[in-house]
Amino acid sequence: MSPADKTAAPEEAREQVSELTTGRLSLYLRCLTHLEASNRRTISSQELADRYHLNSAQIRKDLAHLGELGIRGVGYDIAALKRHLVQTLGIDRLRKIVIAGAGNLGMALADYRGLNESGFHIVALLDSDRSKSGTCSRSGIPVLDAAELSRVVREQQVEIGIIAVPAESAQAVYDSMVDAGISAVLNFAPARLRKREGVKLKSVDLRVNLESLSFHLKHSEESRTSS
Amino acid sequence: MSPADKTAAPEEAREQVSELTTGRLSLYLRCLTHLEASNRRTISSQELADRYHLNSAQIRKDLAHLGELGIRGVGYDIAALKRHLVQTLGIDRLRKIVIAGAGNLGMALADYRGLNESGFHIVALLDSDRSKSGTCSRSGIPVLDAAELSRVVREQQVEIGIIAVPAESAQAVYDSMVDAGISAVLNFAPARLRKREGVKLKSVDLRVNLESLSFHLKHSEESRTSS
DNA sequence: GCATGTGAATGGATTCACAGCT
DNA sequence: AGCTGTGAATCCATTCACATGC
Repeated sequence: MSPADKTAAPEEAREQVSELTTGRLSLYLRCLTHLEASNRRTISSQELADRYHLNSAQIRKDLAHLGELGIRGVGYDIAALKRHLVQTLGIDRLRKIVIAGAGNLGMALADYRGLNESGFHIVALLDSDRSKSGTCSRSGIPVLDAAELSRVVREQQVEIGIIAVPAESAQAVYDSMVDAGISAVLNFAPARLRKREGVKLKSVDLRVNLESLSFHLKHSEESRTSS
Repeated sequence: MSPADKTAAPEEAREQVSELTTGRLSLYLRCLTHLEASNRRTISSQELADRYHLNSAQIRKDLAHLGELGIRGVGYDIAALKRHLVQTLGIDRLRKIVIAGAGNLGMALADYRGLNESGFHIVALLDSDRSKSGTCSRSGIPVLDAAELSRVVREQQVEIGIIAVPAESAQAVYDSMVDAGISAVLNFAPARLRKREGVKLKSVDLRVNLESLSFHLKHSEESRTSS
């Protein structure tokens, strides 16, 4: 076990948690936030599952990663559980973000409330098009020259980079983000990036998503035809 | 192979293909399109894997779903494979799209080249804010009143809906899309939607993605601390 | 009695490794 | 020889089902 632990140490949840699990934890957090509005104090895994079309055993297993938070015969304390989720997900302090690419998508992301809410703060947009430097997004996020990246990251301690540039420049942007000291990247460019050690990379690919839908359309089409 | 070939029945690949697999098929298609630029005729699963950091066995397994397309000792014919992928993914004909929500995100998506490229066509944006009706996105996609949804879907045979409205209205928009006859939906709202029979639903949740990154940051932080 | 936490069972997806074709 | 297509092996995720504690 961990070097200096006593008790059942809430802090040292050092085991492996998969991507899929963290996604669900994030989801539970949102559900609890809804639930908090109604003035419930506790909720059972069963009720959570029913309300949000999930599986109660999976909820319990996921939540077990955070420690023994439930009370047998009762359920989970909503406020306490929320606190633990916030802490486990690491949004108990502000994480700063820069967005590379001040095109349509970059601008839309910069102004998207929900990215600029609790836990995250978008510090700047960066663009290699000099004519954009000095402008602002609608909500007031400044657009800087791409060359400013490493300065901004250093001075403001930015941890997360979002890539919203065309596919051709995505790899170069990714590399310069990593060099600047960013350690987690969310990529919207339709490109397969070469990852670098110790830097988390997640990609969201619109085209791939649409093509999956198309596949489904084609195939339900065909089953209808043959009936 | 000839353009109109029969032999091993390309059409009736009726087996189950998972979401994960279709995602990869879409990816292979993109890789092949790159590759086609250099004037290669064939490629082996091994080389594809090396170039794009994939696993060659998985590539072969995925491609086997499309029929026996490879040539032992040689590899796959790039152009032929591409044709098959296009067909399997169902983008061998145009699929029409509407976007609900003409805010920042909806507008950005409407103008995103790559969604408006081969295989897809965005027909309109819809918004319940009457003052937006009659305007256009930068690239010329018209904004219509939300009430027009079912007319547009019917008249233009729209198959795909994209949800880019706030979480509160996402379920209502989803339902009205389904009622209007749309059979595949890509949801960007941070809401857990109640699915309806026979309608494919994919969700892209920015917040969940960011929180996953945050989780990773928190945890690499801690491992560095304890060293 | 009720609901958690968890070992065991199941179900998928990925990877290995090789027989078989060119 | 080289590379595909695929059963077998492995790995990972989900679900079941129940002993355990409130």
